[in-house]
Amino acid sequence: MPKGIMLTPEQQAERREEIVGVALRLIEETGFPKTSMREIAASANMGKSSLYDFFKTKDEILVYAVEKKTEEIIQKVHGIIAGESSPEQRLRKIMLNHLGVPKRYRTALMWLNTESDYLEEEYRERLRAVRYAYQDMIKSVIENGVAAGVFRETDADLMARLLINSVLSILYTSRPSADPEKMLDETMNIFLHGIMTGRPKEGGA
Amino acid sequence: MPKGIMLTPEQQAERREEIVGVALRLIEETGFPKTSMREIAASANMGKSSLYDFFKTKDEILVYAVEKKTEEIIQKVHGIIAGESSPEQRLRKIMLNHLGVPKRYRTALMWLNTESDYLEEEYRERLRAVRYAYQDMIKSVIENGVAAGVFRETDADLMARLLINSVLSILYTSRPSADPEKMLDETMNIFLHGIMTGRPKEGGA
DNA sequence: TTGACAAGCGACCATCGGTCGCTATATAAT
DNA sequence: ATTATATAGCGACCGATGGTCGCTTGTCAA
Repeated sequence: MPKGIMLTPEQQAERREEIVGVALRLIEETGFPKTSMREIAASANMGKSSLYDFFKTKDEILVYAVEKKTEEIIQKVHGIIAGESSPEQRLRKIMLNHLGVPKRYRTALMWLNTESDYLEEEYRERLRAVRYAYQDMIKSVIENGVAAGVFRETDADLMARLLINSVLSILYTSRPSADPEKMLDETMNIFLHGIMTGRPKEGGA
Repeated sequence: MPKGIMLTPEQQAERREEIVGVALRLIEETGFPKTSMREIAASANMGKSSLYDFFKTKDEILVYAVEKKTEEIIQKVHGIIAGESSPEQRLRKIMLNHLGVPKRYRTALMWLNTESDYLEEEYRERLRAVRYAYQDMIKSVIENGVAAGVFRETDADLMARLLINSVLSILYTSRPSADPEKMLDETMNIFLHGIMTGRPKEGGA
């Protein structure tokens, strides 16, 4: 608030978080394209140009928010992997953790998932980094499971992508068929055991 | 092209298709937000305002394109269901058919998947209609499979959503782990049989 | 030849993301 | 106490955007 004094790094960080919080709320209500920097500024009780002292562009607000949240998720996943040795339970817990991202991130996550290819190089790179870090952790869990004979041979990278995407689609759906935990549980059952009653035939399709 | 004469409905439709084609190409190259109506008009060799004689808004171009394509897909799915009685093969063929949507629709489909909640009511409704028509067909196939004892009891609606979403994510990924048909085949194996080597335990997680 | 009508477009509008330079204030130096 | 310096914050402005409106240009019917 005060003019003339320098903001401490802590104050800077606090203001950034405040802006991100306000922005995520507006974006979930209205959608990213329809949420203007003017609105965000007004809701954060500052002039529009002041926003640009904290974030270089509108896109960066989203990128920053998702980057931070993904880093948080990655940290928790490290804990999960360390504390759980069953590949199945690892996957289930990782996905349950993912499901726990606050609702206000829903639209932001979907937006970046869709638009990341068209962002500026810097943002693409930042998102790519955290996303692949996360995806590769899941991939490793799967590969370990395969090595241990708990999972069959499969495309671990594809599997990881499908899992992440499925959680996202559970979070985002406007027509849930059950509550999120139930849907996730059934989703994991499907991914782990499939929906067929019989044994798979040799050779697949 | 000619001024002063009335366009026949066929000509109108032809012009619309031309605009859609041009728009989809630009949108896949540049992304939807960064593709301007001015660019689309220029690429379609017409003045910007003439675009608005064929489509009410920029959004409507996308909605129209996806609506039409989804209707096409639905028609083909009717044929697949009629010509194939095995629930497993029905699902595999439906998804393979879905995978066949031309690449230029990729970005459009993703965009609408992300943004549909924030579109104008009319567009939301149009998209909802075709999307649920498609989703419900898949749901029925699954439910029939369950009734026939080929599939176990499951949340058919969730399963249908996951399948559709997974195909979309195969189409859209910027880092494919194999060619699309291979990825789809493995995806279907996962959904049908899971990745676990052992039998599922009673009670799940 | 003329009247009616529609295709097509140029000019305009509010709003957008983003920039720039001014103002106001708190500290540091004298 | 006064001045110089540095910076938080903002109002005014920019080019571009999606969308609108009324004019021009051409064709057909009378």
